[in-house]
Amino acid sequence: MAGRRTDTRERIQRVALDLFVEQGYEKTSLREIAEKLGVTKAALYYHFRTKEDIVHSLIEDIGVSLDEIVEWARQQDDPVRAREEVLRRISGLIQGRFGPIMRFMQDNQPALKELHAGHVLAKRMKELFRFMGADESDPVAQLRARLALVALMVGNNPQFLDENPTAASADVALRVALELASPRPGAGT
Amino acid sequence: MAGRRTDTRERIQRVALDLFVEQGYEKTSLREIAEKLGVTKAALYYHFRTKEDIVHSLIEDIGVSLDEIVEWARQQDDPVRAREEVLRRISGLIQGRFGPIMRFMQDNQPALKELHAGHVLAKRMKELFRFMGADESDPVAQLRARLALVALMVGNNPQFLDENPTAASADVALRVALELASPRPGAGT
DNA sequence: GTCTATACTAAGATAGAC
DNA sequence: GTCTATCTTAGTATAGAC
Repeated sequence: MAGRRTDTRERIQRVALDLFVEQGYEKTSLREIAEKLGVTKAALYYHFRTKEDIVHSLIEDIGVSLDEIVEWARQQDDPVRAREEVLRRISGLIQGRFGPIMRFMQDNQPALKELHAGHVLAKRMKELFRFMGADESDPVAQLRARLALVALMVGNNPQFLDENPTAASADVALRVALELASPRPGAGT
Repeated sequence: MAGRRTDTRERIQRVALDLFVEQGYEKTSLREIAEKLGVTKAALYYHFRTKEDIVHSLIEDIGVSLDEIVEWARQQDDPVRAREEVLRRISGLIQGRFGPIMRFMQDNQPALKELHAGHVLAKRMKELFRFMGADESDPVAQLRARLALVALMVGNNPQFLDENPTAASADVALRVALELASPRPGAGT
């Protein structure tokens, strides 16, 4: 944000995100991050006030993006098309630079819940889930619509796949998601 | 297992599981568990050798159940029916006494991965996911089949719902799961 | 079977030198 | 901007009395 610059701040963010994704937020100590960077803990504290601050800087941008999507979705009046477009946009975020962060969010909610920034983010996600099912009165259809969003996350998480996520797996996930979100041709209610 | 009996051991398990589900494994300290029980930390150590041991005792039974399901599934030769039955059985576990434990597992994999018992459990789950998609050559159909399993977990997790999980939401989840796992009538490949 | 007291470790964080 | 040194707090775990 300011003027100085030696890219250390960004290196910290990169290394921290790697470790957070790999072994979880709580299991990752500042000592570990510092060692991997070849600096001391104190150096980290020059760039970030707290450990929480590092996370905050990591999820800041995606928070804004999600917010925009939620806002946009609210203003649409064709719910089916809106849902589809939401899925496409979220998929775009995942395939863009936010894939690892999304995985981090998904795997570490207990930790994130305790952090202010994480709490806000969780609320956004909850709004998104609510939006996805909002126009369905049938509970089955509602869960199906919400599951569409989950599909995108599953397609981005090696825990559920045979291999690491790729552009291909993200694409497959989007297909499944759109299918789930679209109205059933011959279904009940 | 032995003879003495003052049910303290079971009370520890109950309180620990409550706190683990509520605030996560890492965030829950032994001091906290002890306080809520009205005993001291040392008392916990009489009943369990370590914190990890408490978790181990909690997930022991469900590990056996999952193992049985995986074994059974392997021996079937009608893949469609086998998948359906797997879903029904998992749903049964969730609706039975394992609901909270399942949620705990789902929310705390980064922590569980580090524990031996959790690591074993994660492998079982991975085998289940692989089994669900094993007979599908089309990647889309494969992800759909795996998502069936996820649907059951989503139906058991308030994070994705409007309210706390109930028998009704579990039933809805099972419907959606079975639908996802059954072959498409008019689909490609 | 449970408690008091305490050891040990590692975490996050700060002060002040360079 | 990074270091050394240190503080504080909290965690898991143990020894030994009751």
